[in-house]
Amino acid sequence: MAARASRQPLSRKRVLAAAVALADAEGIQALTMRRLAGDLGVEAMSLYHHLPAKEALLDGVVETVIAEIDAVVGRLSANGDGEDWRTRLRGQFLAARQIMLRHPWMPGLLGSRRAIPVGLYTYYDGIVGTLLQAGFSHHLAHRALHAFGSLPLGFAQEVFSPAAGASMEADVAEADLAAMASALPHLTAMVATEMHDGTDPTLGWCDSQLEFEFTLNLLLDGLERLRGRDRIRS
Amino acid sequence: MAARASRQPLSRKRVLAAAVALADAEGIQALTMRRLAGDLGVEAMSLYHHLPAKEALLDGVVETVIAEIDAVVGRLSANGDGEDWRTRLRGQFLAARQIMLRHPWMPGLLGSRRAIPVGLYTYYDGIVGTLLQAGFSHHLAHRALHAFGSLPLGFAQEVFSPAAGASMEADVAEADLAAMASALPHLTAMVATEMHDGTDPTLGWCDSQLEFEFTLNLLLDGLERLRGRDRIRS
DNA sequence: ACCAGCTCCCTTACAACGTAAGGTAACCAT
DNA sequence: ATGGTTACCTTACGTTGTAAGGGAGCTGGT
Repeated sequence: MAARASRQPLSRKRVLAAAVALADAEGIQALTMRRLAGDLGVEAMSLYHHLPAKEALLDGVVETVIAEIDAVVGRLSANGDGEDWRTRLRGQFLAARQIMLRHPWMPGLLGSRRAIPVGLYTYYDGIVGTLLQAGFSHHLAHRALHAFGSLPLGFAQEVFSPAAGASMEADVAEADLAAMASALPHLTAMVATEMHDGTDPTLGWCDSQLEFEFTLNLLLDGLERLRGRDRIRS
Repeated sequence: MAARASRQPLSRKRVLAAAVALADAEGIQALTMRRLAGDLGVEAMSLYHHLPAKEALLDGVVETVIAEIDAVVGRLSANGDGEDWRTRLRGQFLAARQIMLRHPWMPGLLGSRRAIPVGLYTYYDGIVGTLLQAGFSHHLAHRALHAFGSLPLGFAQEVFSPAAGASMEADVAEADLAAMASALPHLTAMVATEMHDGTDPTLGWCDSQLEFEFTLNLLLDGLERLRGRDRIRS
């Protein structure tokens, strides 16, 4: 899958880049030491001269993608100084989302990590900076960070996974649609009325750009209202 | 760990209950076929007479916990008929949260499932019902579901995992706090001002009850405002 | 009473995984 | 030249999920 360019002598960076490429191409479950080594034209054990263990590999993969986000967001922050805080953050979150869409395994992988790469801390530091500059108290900024959850990384925790929607529709087409309609009256009515136009093979079930932006705006607007109160009180 | 009551003849239900108990006691990574069989006083391969594969085991574990939530939420819904929609949903989400706190591996496991148990659909159907009854349009109800994300299950997607906070503080206590303060000025200032009182070994970093409820109220209030507009327009 | 068949559980074995241990060949400073 | 370091390889082990098939005990038809 990845180029077998075994000329230059392998390095942590090259290994991580190949790992990201492999995960993108064939899914995170295809990312095994032997397979990755194969893609690099090398034996599995050779990887251990650049990474101490597979956990470190995965940490490095996360770190690589976060660095990608940091680069884009940093470029974004350079311009747009006088923007409204909401515009600024929305721009950053949506930019991050574009990157995450290319690495659909990231949410799951990130959730399984024990340690967070520094790059992510610097990203969040920038967010807090934006909030403080807009007049948020430390307290409200902290609350806002929690409320954002994973939105800064451009994905929403959806309990209905992408596959679930597809499989459900397939099952329904085949089996008793009537039974489901009676067991789940409101849901089926809603889906019937709403029925998404196309396939949205994104980060989560129905996680179209529109849904994401709606949620994001809902939160940003809610925080904006609280910011008003916050400034008055202080 | 679990009682070795190998008298009654094993069943899907008994296997799933033991699996949940094992995951609770020793973490999801301890849930292997051999280990689970051992806890049940049986050999690994015997489990395959009740479950076709490990994936099915995990599906069943998720299903079991969801059923637990459905039971509690159902009991909750029986009373409280005249409540405000926000009060009603908040009560349900917080009840679900109490259960999820006893199964901290659930968020990750749920995220890795390909199919969603029916119990979860019925839970969400009830939520939609509450929203519709409060005057939400199908469209806004749909949007609300997405905005809720995993809040109905009582957890928020936190990118800073529980371990991250702890390890960071440990590292900091040992190493260069000054360097971090200069690299992450806003974050360190915020943490210094906010510094959580105790340890909150919950579903996510700093995911105390307070943070969760704040986020929840922020969303509910935002939706309430949109509901007003929604009803006027229609 | 018998015995075929089914259910439930066991034993054995295999492939894939992460990785420990140690080998070898190239290179580099002395 | 030589001794050490580096980068990669070979072999092997323990753990995982699970395929294949064996055997004991219950059950129902005759």
